[in-house]
Amino acid sequence: MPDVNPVSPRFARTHTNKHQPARITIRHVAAEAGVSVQTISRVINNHPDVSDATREQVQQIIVKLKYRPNGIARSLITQTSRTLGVVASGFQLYGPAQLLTGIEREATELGWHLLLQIVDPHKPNDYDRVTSNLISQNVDGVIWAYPELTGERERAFHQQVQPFAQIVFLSMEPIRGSPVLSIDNRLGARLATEHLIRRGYRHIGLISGPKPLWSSEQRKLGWEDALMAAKLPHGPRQIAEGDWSSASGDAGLTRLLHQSPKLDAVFASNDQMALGVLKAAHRLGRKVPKELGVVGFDDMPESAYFSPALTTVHHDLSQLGQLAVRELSQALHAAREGKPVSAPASLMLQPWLVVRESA
Amino acid sequence: MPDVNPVSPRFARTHTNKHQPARITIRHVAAEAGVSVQTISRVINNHPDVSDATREQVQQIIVKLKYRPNGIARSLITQTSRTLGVVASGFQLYGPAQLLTGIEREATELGWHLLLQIVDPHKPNDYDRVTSNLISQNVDGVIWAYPELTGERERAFHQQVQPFAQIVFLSMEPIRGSPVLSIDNRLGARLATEHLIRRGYRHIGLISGPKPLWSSEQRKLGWEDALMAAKLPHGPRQIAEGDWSSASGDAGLTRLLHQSPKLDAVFASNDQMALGVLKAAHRLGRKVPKELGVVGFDDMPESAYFSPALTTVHHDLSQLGQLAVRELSQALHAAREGKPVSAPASLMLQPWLVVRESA
DNA sequence: TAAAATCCCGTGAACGTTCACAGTCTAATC
DNA sequence: GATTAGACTGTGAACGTTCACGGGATTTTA
Repeated sequence: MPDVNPVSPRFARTHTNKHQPARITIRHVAAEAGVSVQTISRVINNHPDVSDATREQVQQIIVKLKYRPNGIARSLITQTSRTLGVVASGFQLYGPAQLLTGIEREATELGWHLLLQIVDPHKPNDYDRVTSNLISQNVDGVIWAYPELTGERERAFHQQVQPFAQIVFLSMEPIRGSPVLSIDNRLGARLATEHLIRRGYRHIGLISGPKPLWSSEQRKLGWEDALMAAKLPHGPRQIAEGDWSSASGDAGLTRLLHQSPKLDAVFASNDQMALGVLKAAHRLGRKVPKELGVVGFDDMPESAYFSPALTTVHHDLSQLGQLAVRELSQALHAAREGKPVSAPASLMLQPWLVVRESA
Repeated sequence: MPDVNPVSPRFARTHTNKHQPARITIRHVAAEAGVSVQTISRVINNHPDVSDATREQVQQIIVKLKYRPNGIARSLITQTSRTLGVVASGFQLYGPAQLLTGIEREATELGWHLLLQIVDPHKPNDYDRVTSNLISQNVDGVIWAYPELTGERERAFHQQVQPFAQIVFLSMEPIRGSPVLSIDNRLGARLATEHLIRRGYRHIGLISGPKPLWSSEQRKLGWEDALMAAKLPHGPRQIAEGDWSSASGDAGLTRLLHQSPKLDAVFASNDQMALGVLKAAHRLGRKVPKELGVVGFDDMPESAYFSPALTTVHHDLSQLGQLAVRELSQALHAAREGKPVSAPASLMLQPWLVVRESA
C-alpha cells in the first residue's frame, strides 16, 4: 500500500447549499422573454410553430441566462432517457476496452448517453442490481457485452428487461428474440491453427481463455476444427486453461511442455497470453518460431513489437461496438415513430490472420 | 451558445405502446396494498415510520408486482441524480483504463451511477457538449480525468459546472478552489532516471508523451531533475516526443540514436513506448541492458513479460480513481446533510521503481 | 365574401416520485 | 379521567418539462 501524503492542508471551502444559485428553469426564460413556457419549449426542441422573430429573441435570452434544459424533467414526461445501458465485465483487458471504445464513440456521435454497468461475476446478486438500475434509470436500450457460456442469466435478464428496453447481445450464443452481434471467434481460431499446420507444425497446443466464457469456448472449437480436419491430435493434454493474463500464458506453456514434450506449436487465445508463451519459451530455451510456433488472437497494437513479432488474428471489436449502437439506435428510432419495428439483425464480423515472425 | 439539445426532430407521439405493458408505478402498489403512496415511498426508502406488518406486506406486493421505483421521477423531486460525471479521453491506453476501472469499482460500491463523457480533443466544441450534458443530467459530482497542460479549459469548465456539482480534478496542475488528486509523475520519472544514473549510464535520452499533457510534462521535468542533479547533459537533442504508442517509441529511439550516437540509456514515459524502444534496440543491434538501459513508466502487467523484462515505475491509477470517488462521495454526503463541508483534499500518490532486467 | 386553412401562441394536465404538514389512534403520564 | 407523547398513516403540492388541445389573427381558397 503506497502512502497517501496530502499535498495541501485540506481546502477548507465551506460549501453550503445556501449559496448555490437557484437553477434557471424554462419559466425564468419565459418570463424574461414575455412568452409562455410552451413557446420556449418549442424553441429548444426546434418545433416549427414559432415565428422567426420570437425564436431569435428566445435564443438570445437562453444564452444570456445560461439556461440548460433539465434532462431529468424531460425524461420523465417523454418517457425516454436518451440513454443506453452497457453491461460489461470491465475494461482492463484489451478486448472489452476496444469494444467499449467503439460503443462510446458511436453513442456520443448519435447523441446517446451511456449508463455503464459493470458486472462482478463473483457476486451472485450483481445481475439483479444491474437489472434494477437499468430499469430504474429508464434506459431506452441495452447492450449486453458480458458473454457467459450458459446463457441462463442472459435469458432471465432478457425476460425482465425486454418490456422496457430493446436489447442487443454481443459475443455470445444466439438468444431467441434478441439480436446477437459478434466476432467469428471460431473462424479466427481455425485460421490461426490452420496457419500453424501449413507451416509444418504437428503437435499444436492450446492456451484457452477462462472456461465459462463463450468466446473462449468458440476459440477452442476453432482450434479443434482445424486439427480434426488435418487428422492431428487434439486431446485435453494439449490444452491449458488461462485467464487472459500473460502470467497464465507463461504458466500454460510450462505445463503444456511438461505434459507433452513433443509439442511444437501453440495457439494462445489472446495476445497477452501469447506474450507469456514467448517469455516461457525463451526461458525454457525453445526458439520461436524454429522450435515452437506461436499464434495469438486480438492483434493488439503492441503485438507487432513483441520479440519475435507476433503472428495473430486480427478482429475489430471497436467496429462491433459501433455497429451495436447503430443497430440499436435505428431500432429505437423506428419504434418511436411507430413504424413496424424490425429488431436489429444478428451478424458476425470476420477476423483475419496477420502473419508476422512467431509462426 | 450553450448546446440546447433537442429531444428529437418532431416525432409523432402515437404513443400506442400497445405491446409494452404499462409501467408499474408506486400508485399500483399502493392500491394493491390498500395504503397511500406515501407509505410505499416510506418502505422503499427505509423510513422508520411504518409498522412492521405494513412494511412486510408492502414488500411482498413490491416483489409480486415486480415494482421498480422510477429513478427519474425521484431525481426530479430530490434534486439529486446519484450520478457522477466522468470526463475522460477514452480508455484505450493502459493508464486511463486503470483509472476508469478504479472509478467504476468504487462508484458501484458506493451506489453511484456514472455518466461517461469522452472528450475528443480534436473537436473544439466538445467541451461545451460535455458541460451541457453534465448539467442537463443533474450530475451530483464530476471527476475530470482529462489532463491538459494549459488548464484554461478546465478553469472555464470549473466556473460553469461548480454551481451545480462538486468537481474533483485528476492528474493535473493545481486549480484554485477544487481539489486535484494525482500520481507524482515527476517523482516517478526522477526515480527512473536516477536508477539509470546509478547503474552507470551517462547519456540518457527521453521519449516523452504528447506535449500538451500535464503528465508528459511532469515526467519530462522529473527526468531533467535527475540529470541536473547529476550534472549530466539534458538537451533537446536527447528528447523525442512520442504519442504513448509502441510505434512512436520505436521511431523515437531510432531518431534519438541518429541525433546522439553516444546515447546509452532511455527513459520512456510509458511502458508501451518502452516496448517500442526494446524492439528498435533489437533491430539496431544494441543489447539491452548492456549497451542500452531502458526504463519505462506504468508497470503494466505485461511489462514483466517483455524481453528483457522491463524495469519500470509502478503507480496505482486504479487506486487513484477509487480515492477520487470516495472523496467526492464523502463531500457530497456531507453537503446533503447540511454540514459545513470541507471539499475533498488534494493529494498525490507516490510511485515507486520496479527493477527488472532492462536496466 | 365567406369558409377554410395556416401560422403562431397559450392553458391546464400529466409524468412518478418525495416533501411538508396534518391528522388519527393507542399507550403512557400526571 | 384528562392530557400528552409517540407511533403510524394520509393529503396536497411540488420538481421542470412536454403533451393535447384550444383559439385568435392572418392568409388562402372556393
